[in-house]
Amino acid sequence: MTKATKKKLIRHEELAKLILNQPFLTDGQIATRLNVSVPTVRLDRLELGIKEMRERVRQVATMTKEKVKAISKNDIVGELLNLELNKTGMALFETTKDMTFENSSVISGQYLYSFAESTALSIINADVALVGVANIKYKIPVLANDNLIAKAEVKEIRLKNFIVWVTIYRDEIEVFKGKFILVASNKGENI
Amino acid sequence: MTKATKKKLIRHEELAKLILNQPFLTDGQIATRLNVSVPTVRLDRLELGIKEMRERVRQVATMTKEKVKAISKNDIVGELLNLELNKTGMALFETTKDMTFENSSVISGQYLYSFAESTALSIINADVALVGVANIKYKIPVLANDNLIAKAEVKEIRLKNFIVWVTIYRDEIEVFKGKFILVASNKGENI
DNA sequence: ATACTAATTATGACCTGGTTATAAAAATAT
DNA sequence: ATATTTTTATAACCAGGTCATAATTAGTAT
Repeated sequence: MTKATKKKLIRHEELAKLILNQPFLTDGQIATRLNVSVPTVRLDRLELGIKEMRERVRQVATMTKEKVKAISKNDIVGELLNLELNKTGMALFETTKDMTFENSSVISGQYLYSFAESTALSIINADVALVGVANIKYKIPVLANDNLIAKAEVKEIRLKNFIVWVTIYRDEIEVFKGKFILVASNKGENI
Repeated sequence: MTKATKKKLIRHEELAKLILNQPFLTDGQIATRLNVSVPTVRLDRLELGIKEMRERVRQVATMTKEKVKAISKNDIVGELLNLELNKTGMALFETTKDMTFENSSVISGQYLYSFAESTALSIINADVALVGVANIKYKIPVLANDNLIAKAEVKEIRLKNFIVWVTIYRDEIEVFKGKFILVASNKGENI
């Protein structure tokens, strides 16, 4: 590989990183930061398939708009597998860096709890209200980008009363276990 | 008020609503939707202080970017009041419609849990890990726009072990109660 | 040193989605 | 019928691009 080509490749990397961190820079701003001319930046963008600034702004605007909805809905049951209504169910969930404590890669407990709770609720078809939880154990810290599987099992049904156990696994290893007490409820009815 | 002015005011309202729902429309698109010329749309925007489309896209992009961070950080301890380290603490939190179950105004349990958990963690200064939770009771359904107060109290300290009780109130009424078991942990150390 | 090649820079025509200013046309009020 | 708004039209200009076509510079091989 020639020296010039190497220089170009390095610049391409810098360009990609720069735009990843600051997506809203114009070609002019990029040019001064990389100490090259504007046409060079355009050529580089073309070669790397990077869209113009206005398009990038647009993308961020529409993407994060959806993301806000998704996150605030806390749609934590990724995929429901193998559902046997009122008996058992399984769900998948992948952790992300957003869910970690600051300065650490350990996932905050609330995400595991939320995953377990929503899995527990989803195997009961009826309108149910959550009235109690007991015996939650966080056995092993979960990290970002872990793939989790929740297994929920209905242990008891008594009239309007459901006892559901949920266990969360990472690679066959138990990382969380909790018991949820649900009560069938007509909409709006107080418990 | 003249007839023309009334027509204009109505159009202004329509314009404002249109842009609120679809912020990325160009003046041309707006013009056809409102059945007026492009210059009229520009004048209207000027009078209403509405920025051009590209600026609006930019705003949404930067705003929601921050919002995603805020939400995903799950900054659920709104305000910490009255903190006595390792003894007691109080926190405020207001529920929003985003947190309700579908087709209902009842807040999903995970938000109460998260509020309680983060309050429990914040009154312990040290690096702590959550290892267990017990006896959670959801006593009364919480609705959107309720103002909640969490009171956390350390009940026991044993070497590296903390037992924290958290009660959440809405208007002096208990709506949630839970016991958290925390363990002091050096960063990254397994439990 | 010379010629060759790849990379960089320059240049100009054109595009979208605007701003700003000015004037003409249409509608409305008196 | 005249005066006043409101709406349109028009033209000059701007940012931040695309696209195509050179000219220049740098690096390499001989």
